[in-house]
Amino acid sequence: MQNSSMQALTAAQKKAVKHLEGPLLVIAGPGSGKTRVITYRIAALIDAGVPPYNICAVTFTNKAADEMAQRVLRMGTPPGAQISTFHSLCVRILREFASRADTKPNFTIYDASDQAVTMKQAVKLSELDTSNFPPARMRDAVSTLKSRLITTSQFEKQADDFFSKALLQIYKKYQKILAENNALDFDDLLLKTAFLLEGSPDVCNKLGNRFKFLLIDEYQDTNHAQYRIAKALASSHNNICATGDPDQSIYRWRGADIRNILAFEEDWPDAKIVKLEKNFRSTPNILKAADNLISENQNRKLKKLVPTKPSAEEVEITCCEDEFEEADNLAEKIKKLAENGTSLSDCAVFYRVNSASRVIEEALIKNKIPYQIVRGVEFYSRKEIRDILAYLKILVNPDDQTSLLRIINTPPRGIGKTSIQRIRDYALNNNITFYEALKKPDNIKTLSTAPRKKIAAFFGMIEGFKKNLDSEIAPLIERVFVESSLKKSLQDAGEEKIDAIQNVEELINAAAQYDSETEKPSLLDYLQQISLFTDADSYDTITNKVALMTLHAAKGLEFENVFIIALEDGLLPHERSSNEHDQIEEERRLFFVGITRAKSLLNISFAKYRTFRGQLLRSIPSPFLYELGIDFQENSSNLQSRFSDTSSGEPYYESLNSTEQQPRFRKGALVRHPTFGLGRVQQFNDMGENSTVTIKFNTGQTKTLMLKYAKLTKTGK
DNA sequence: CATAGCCGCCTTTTT
DNA sequence: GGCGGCTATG
Repeated sequence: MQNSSMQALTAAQKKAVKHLEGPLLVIAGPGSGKTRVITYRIAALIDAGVPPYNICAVTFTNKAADEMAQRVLRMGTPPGAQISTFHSLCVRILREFASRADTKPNFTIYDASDQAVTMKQAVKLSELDTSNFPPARMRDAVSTLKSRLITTSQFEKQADDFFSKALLQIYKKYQKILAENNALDFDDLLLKTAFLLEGSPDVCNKLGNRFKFLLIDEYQDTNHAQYRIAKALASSHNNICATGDPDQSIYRWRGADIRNILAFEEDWPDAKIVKLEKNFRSTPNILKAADNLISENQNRKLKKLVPTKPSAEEVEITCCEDEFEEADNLAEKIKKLAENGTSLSDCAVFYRVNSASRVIEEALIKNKIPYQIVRGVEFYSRKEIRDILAYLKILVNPDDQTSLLRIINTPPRGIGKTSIQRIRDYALNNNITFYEALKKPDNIKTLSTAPRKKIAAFFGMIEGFKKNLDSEIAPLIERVFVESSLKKSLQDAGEEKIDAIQNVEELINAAAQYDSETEKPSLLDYLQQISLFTDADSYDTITNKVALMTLHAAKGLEFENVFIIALEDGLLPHERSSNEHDQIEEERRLFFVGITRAKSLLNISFAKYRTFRGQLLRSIPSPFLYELGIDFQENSSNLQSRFSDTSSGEPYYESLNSTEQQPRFRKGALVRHPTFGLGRVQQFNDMGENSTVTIKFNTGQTKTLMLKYAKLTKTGK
């Protein structure tokens, strides 16, 4: 690397870049250039004579990996370094060492929705009720176990209560189904890799020798499985460099273990620690607000945020009547920015829940402001996309029954439920797979002639697709789309399915891109890559559009102008995270992450009323707003419009009581009902004299009552 | 076997 | 307010 390019770095950054060998931990606040340090380190290593293929950098998202790879190239370094997420790295390792990892290389990767389908089967097979054991919750429970590398046999030892025992059965069945389908879920990718590395010293050595330098970004959000993989990979050479910021840990709910970063020095006793505290991103006002907020977290190590930018505009907190006014306000402000020459790609809107985007979208459309939503897996979870992908998946992995069952009668081709059950029974009795049973439908005596013919035709079609799986993907998808009649069925459905057709066309375009970028395109590789892909990865930073995303998706990004909306109690912090102190702290970190994305302009807004599940509800400003050290008005200009309301000055909820005859009840308030007794308010629906209140009574029952008839009295204070 | 319509369920964040 | 699943009907 040229010295001139090193001059772009601060002294602390240089220190981190230059320390090439041995364990290194970079603790760095937001906007301090930690990703930059990793990028420069890769270049510096190559500069020092390390072959690129000896370098393995792990990022948090595919998008981050892409950007890092490009930056390294732009620094004039030769390509060849492994730069990817943990999951992609694991796919690569598992495919190479499949036999040693007790898998086949052509495994299908199951995403959250496939997992839910599989889990449902597992619950049923365990002869348990899906209402007592909701598949989604069971999926999360199993996922948590797996991310901690707790196998069924290990869990067996600690499962002593009723629920755990049931969970164990479900877990076992779930794994069995996955194995039968030759499928791995996200957690398996990590778990299998971790056990492969720990259980096969020769494989571990081989990989340790290949990846002589391991660099991990966003280390605070690694889970236990990832931690064990990292440890195994670096065990032979100790060349591990991790960067992270405990204050930006926002994935605890997904198994991220903050202890990984806190205990780095114990794991690697001779670790060198570098702290980066200078912030090159945000103005002092923004940093002050961020610092005030995060200081409220008790469970944290003190860290400074030292501004380097000159002072500029104040952080603004806007109070709105409802979500529509909030959206209009926002659109108006962005419009003004654009008129003053700001590029729309410099503007971003963050929210806690995806559903908050809709109203914003509508306002932006109304004001003709182009935008893009950076959403999790929206695109790949569309029905038509999943259908096409299911066709493709069974081409490389015929054991994937989940995909096969999805499309055997999609579009309808006369192979109904009864026929499918008969095929299943036949396969089971003859100890063959479902797909094998389709080969000779005439052998399935329980089937009548019509379905037999249809099955034969279906089987022939699938086999026909199987020619040339190691060539370009785009033409294959096109062929599948047409020959499966999916295209025709969408066309016949008319107007409302036009989007669906366009989505498939978009998929074909993306596949063409893959074809042109990949040296040796293969369907297997394409599918395994795409399974780890999210919409956020295709987020385009160049186009002149406002970016809309969740606070989680905002991690790692930065924008000149940031709008954070819906700062209301129950939304941020989210009500599902309001029970434990730890959860509240994570919500606070989430807000912190959002704030620190802003370079110069930060606008935070909340609404006094918000429609929630179809009902207009009164909302309370987020407690976090009071922690920023910024004065704000709880009134908006046209406050009196729809509801007679607050006189300012008093705390919010109390002022509600004073103006109307009807008493109002805050969520969580303790009340007494003449017949049901004591209970706690779960929800208060403010509809004037028709207000209703939902109360969970101590008897266990939950009731929604009309306020004017229910003779409620407040207890306590 | 396919479809329409109804009911009840859930609804945080995502690699 | 949206979706999956179930049921009744053609």
